[in-house]
Amino acid sequence: MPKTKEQCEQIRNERKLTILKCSVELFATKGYEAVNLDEVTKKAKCSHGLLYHYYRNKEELYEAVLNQIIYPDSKEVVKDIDFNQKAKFVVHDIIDKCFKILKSNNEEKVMELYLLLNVHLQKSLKFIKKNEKGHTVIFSTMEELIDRGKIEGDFNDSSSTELTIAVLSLIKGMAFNRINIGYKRFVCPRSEIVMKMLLK
Amino acid sequence: MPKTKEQCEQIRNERKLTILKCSVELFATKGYEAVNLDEVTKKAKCSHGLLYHYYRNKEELYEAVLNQIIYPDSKEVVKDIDFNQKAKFVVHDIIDKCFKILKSNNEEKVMELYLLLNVHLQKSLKFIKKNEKGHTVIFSTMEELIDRGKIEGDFNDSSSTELTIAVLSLIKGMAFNRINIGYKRFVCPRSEIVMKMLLK
Amino acid sequence: MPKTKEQCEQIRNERKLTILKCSVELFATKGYEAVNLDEVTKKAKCSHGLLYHYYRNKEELYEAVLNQIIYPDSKEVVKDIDFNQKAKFVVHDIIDKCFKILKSNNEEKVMELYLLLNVHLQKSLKFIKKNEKGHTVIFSTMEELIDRGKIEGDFNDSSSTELTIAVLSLIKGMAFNRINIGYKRFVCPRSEIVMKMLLK
Amino acid sequence: MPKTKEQCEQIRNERKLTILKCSVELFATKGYEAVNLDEVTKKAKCSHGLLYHYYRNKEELYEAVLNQIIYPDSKEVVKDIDFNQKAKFVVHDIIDKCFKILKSNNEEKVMELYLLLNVHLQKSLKFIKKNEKGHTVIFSTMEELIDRGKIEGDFNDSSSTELTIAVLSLIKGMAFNRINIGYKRFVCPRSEIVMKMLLK
DNA sequence: GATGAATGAGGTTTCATTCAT
DNA sequence: GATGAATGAAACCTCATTCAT
Repeated sequence: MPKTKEQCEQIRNERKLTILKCSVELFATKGYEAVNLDEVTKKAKCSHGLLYHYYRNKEELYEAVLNQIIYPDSKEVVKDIDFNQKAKFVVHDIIDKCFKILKSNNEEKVMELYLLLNVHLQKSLKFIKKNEKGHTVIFSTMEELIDRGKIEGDFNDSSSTELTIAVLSLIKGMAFNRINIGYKRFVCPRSEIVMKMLLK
Repeated sequence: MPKTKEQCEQIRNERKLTILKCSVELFATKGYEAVNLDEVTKKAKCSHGLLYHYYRNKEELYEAVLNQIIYPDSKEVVKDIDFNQKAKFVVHDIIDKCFKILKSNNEEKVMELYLLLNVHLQKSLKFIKKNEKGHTVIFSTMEELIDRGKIEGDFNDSSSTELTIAVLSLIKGMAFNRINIGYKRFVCPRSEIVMKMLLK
Repeated sequence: MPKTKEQCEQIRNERKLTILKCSVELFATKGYEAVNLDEVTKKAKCSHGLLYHYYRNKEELYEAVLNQIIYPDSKEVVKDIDFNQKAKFVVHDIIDKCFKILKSNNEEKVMELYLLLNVHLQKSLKFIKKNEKGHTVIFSTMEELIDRGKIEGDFNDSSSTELTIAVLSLIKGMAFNRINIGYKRFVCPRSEIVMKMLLK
Repeated sequence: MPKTKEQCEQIRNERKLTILKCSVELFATKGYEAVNLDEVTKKAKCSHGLLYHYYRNKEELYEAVLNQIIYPDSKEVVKDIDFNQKAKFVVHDIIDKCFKILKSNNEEKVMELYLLLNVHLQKSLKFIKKNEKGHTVIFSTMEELIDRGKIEGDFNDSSSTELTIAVLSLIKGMAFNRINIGYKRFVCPRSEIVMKMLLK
């Protein structure tokens, strides 16, 4: 008697997720090229064959990491935030949320945020170009909020694009530091400092 | 007529420099592991043999890139700046200098700045750890300036480390964007926006 | 109500035959080594497990293809032919039968004829050597007929072996073309042309 | 002092040719897929690296085998033949030349003739389609000769295409036998038998 | 009977590095 | 100083085969 479809489906999904989760940190810290699939299979405790049973090749695995872990997370960053507040509070909350993740010792979340912010930097991978959702979501969200903040009279009148870039670049740079320096030595500015760039 | 010692020396140095310059962009954009020495030799129009004649291996080449191109540049960034002004003007000038490089179409300088800011991120290379001069120079310079700015009564009293991190992270993030987006589409905030984080 | 033994037996045989039929074309066009059992299971819409339930391994599957499809077919080619005619008519009918198959769009039959004629060419498989029945049946049949044709005074007195080889090689070559060129573009000489080699 | 360009060129060409020659027989007897590059490197006494230094991948190696060994040979088959004779003598000479090669114990030449006649059968390789020169050269040469033979009043009036196919298929089939059966057991009909298909 | 997840040996390919000239 | 042929370890990837259910 064969396994039921549900059982198969479940095993399949669990294993695929395990492999995915095990590769996130590696891709984030080492970069696509430097990742060795041997490390992945060892971490995920599976054979090469299984990895290739689920993902056609290294690229497809990376794509899956982005599409199933990183991009979905881009929504999670703003999930708990109340968008009905004034824009300045929303922006503050987003920055704060990011910094909280970076200051936490939840390496997984840190990696995901990092990769989310930097996905588009992997120049050699063609398929990423089409896939800048990660960037887009967070970028356009931020830009719209800054526009709203201006209308609400809280933000200064520098170009919204410039301000968006400034804020996101700063977070991006912080994420770099966090990854590299590690949990213990990481120091993070208060979000109020960042807000100063925006406020009148 | 055989070449004089000086001529030899000169040829030698020119060739070495060519190789070095050709590898900067590759290391910067692709990361250490993803760089293929074949590309380097092709760009530098030299043979594998010659590359290995000058540099013992890939690591040593990268080290040379850092020590001879990147780190020296970290001084160049602050070279033309008048440190006798009030700190707030010095800081402004440094940020401005960085942004000017990023906005220029001098890819070489852009790469160098980028690498300078991110050298320490190549986790897998042991020798980098000991060699955070790049970071140190620019970091400690900035921190000292911010301290001075506070004394001079211009900067707010947030922690200097926090402020330093904020400013440098922002520039770092900008450099990323520049590298990835390219000269034409790159947008850069005015340095005044960044200064707001520091000023009272 | 459980299945009766006969039903089981029937299902079993049907499944086995399906698998066999699905592999014939693959083995014929691609050659033993190039066949991928994944393709077979996909074509036969069965699992890997089932395939291995019926056939111990790839070699055994190939052996079954030969013994159950190809070799039996070697008899079928001469099945409807009236061996009581004069030898020259029998030979003509056999050639004609082969050409008819090749000119038809019955890919299955074409493949079988092709494989029948070329089984022995798969050098790397040890077990085939012992198994040249396919060759033997058709070869010895043809040789005997040509001998008879000589006695009947219709065929010229070239060596029978030579003539047999000539005729069969020609058909073999035709089958190759047919496989490769496909139904539409395939052109086949009339059997009368081939007969000229034999006739006085 | 580096090797001179000529030396390099020579070494290069020799090594490339060695590798090529060593792969011809393997590709011919086993088929593209079944060839293991390990065998090739062992036969050619070189490392994997060198093989890939000269040929980008397995396909390119096979392509080179065809373009540099097999196709050029298609001209060699007809090289020594006097095309100024009557067509029937030319055709006879060509068939004879082929049979001579097949009957010889020059395995290399046999392989080349075999591959020449069957190149287009490797269905899975895309690039072969465009490259049927081998086929074309020999095919169109033969067809033109048969046309001429008709005009000269020697050949019967069956369609030239049909006759060409018949003759070449026969040779093709013979080559198969030769490859498989080996030098000693190989029996070949006299070319006169084949000529009967063509003559009035 | 039947499934497809899982394995791992072995194939193809890459690339830092060496070395004769 | 300079070349590029040559190496081989290690990467990526395939596929026949096994096995728990």
